[in-house]
Amino acid sequence: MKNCEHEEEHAYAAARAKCNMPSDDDIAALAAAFKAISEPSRLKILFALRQGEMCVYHIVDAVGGTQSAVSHQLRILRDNRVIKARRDGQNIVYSLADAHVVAVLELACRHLNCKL
Amino acid sequence: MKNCEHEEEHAYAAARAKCNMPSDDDIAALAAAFKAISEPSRLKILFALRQGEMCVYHIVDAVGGTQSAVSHQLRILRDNRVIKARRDGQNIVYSLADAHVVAVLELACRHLNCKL
DNA sequence: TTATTATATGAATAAGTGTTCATATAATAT
DNA sequence: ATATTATATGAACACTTATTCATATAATAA
Repeated sequence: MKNCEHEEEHAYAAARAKCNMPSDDDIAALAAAFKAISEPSRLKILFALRQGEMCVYHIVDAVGGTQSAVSHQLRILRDNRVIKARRDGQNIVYSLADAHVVAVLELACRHLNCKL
Repeated sequence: MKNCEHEEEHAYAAARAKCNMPSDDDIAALAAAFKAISEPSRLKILFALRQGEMCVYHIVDAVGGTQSAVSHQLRILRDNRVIKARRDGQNIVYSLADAHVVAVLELACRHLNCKL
């Protein structure tokens, strides 16, 4: 490694990177959060909930698939605080956890030129 | 499904969700993009490149691991247009693809209360 | 040309993940 | 209490994915 034209700047960037690298715990948390929203069936759930809160029956209606599969995905999203739940009688009503979720989805859509 | 207190609104939300659901292709592209940034080793690479462009040697230095493993991860990030590459002599210099990448990382950090 | 340096990649293995099926829990109705 | 409705969950299987090892390519130097 002596021939790169920008060797010196790269070495400084690497040094800064080592100083400013988030902790392993933060990296793991970020990875888990992104993993939670990186599966098609879970993304569909999020886009569905973007239209407003819904109970499981309607989520299944909106995104397709079996009740069991949707329920498993809801748990993953909930465990990662991407969505939240409240009980209403026999139903569990789900909604997006906070505005960050929508913001990230919209940013990614813009990045990829997806229509919303 | 007749007992939920908000049955009617949920049904409307589900109906809107079906109309406004992104195409399967867009969902797949979004899922792939999030999957690309949902692994600890790849996230470390992104946080490293946040400090500026770097060639592989310095990325390996900044994030640890073997050259081969880093190279495989770089390909995944590149295939998903999260990072871009240019050749400089014998070196390949990598950098973040665009501002969206940093924006998404920062949003997620705020969501999870990670320090940057 | 041959050697060296920088980076990429195919194959293999090990670990992780999504769905299905069957069943469990929890609330309500009879 | 029993039945019904809504949702959740454990286990199993198929599929995917990250890393390692060995090797390939690409640029440059001698």
